[in-house]
Amino acid sequence: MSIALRRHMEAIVPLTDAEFDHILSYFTTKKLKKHQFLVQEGNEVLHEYFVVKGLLKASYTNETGKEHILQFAMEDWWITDYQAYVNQTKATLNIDCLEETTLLCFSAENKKKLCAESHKVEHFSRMKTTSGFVALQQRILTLLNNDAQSRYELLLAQYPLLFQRVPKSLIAAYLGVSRETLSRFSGK
Amino acid sequence: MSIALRRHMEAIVPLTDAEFDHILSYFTTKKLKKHQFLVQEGNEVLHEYFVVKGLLKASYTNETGKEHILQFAMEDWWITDYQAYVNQTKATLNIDCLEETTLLCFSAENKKKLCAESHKVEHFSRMKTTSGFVALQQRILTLLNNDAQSRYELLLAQYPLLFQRVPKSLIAAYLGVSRETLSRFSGK
DNA sequence: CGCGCGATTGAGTAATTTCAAATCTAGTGG
DNA sequence: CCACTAGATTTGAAATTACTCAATCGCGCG
Repeated sequence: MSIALRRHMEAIVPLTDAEFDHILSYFTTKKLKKHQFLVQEGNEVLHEYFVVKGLLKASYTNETGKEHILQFAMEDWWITDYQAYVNQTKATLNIDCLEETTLLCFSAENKKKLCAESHKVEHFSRMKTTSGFVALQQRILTLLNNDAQSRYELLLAQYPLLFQRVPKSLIAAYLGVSRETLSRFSGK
Repeated sequence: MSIALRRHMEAIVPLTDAEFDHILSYFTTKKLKKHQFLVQEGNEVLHEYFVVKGLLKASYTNETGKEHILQFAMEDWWITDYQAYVNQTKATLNIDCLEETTLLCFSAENKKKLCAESHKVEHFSRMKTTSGFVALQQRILTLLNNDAQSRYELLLAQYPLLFQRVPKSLIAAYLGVSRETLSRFSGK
């Protein structure tokens, strides 16, 4: 079950069995059903989560009730309200399950300890964050440079699997388009 | 001159004189005049840059010639084409100076070495990247949630100093708005 | 004085949203 | 197996927002 995490980490840093067991001891497991919330607006965010199985979304809902999706997370992805997790502030995002989900939970405190005691883990974390950073820059450029339709097509090309697991209305909320508009060009 | 870098790093990790001197030995200095390019589309991106003095912009120009600004960087900020720098691919961005600029240059190779040999530097790097990551998520939410005018007002509130150093047309290119549209509500 | 860049203004156009209604679909209970 | 319901998707039409193109304005500098 935690073999997924090991594979995920070993793609960046090699680990001995003992090292991995030690790392794993800093994680706890959590299972959630579809529609359950992992993080709710206004609450503290103590953990970062690694998705072993399932699918979630992190979203912001504004005063007018409109929901914008900041990220999806499926197997081998990490998710949390990073703003709140990093700065130890209250969540502004909601994170909930689109499917039954199994997670490995990494508390900010444990992450800090483990990164301090293990250069390998710190390195792994830096690498992961760096690729996340690059991906976010890419997404910003896509938002700035492309109209709704080409954003849709780019996402479809990049994550075809996502479209089989997520309703189109949520894809729209991720792309920053109304579901009606998205519907109009998903047909072509 | 490099005292700026030291202050910048010591805000996250304490350093002895010897440690800092060692770190600094991995950097080189570069000075550029206004309008000079630091990175050009199609070239290799060997360095990441710390801004000692000055102001730059990193932007993407699409086929139709429209320019979108991914980031500005002024004193104490880092800048490069991260996508290209991290993945060792050709630049898709252009980075040029809006003012006469002094930089400290950190090659990918040196960064790798230094992070490997110094847990402190690796930690510093992770922290910096993490806060950058959070800031980018925030920007994405702003792009998704706010119309042009409120993006303008938010930026003005967050970086008032930027507006004194950067022409409005570039602010527009950063916000993803035409300069005409921005002009229409900058008056109120 | 006049050039040149940046900013503004106006008018028409294109893209997207909103609101409303009609369809379609998957899962549930009888 | 079928009818029914809730959620998801599609479609239409009007309203909005922002864009483009073009012209004008303002100002600092040689």
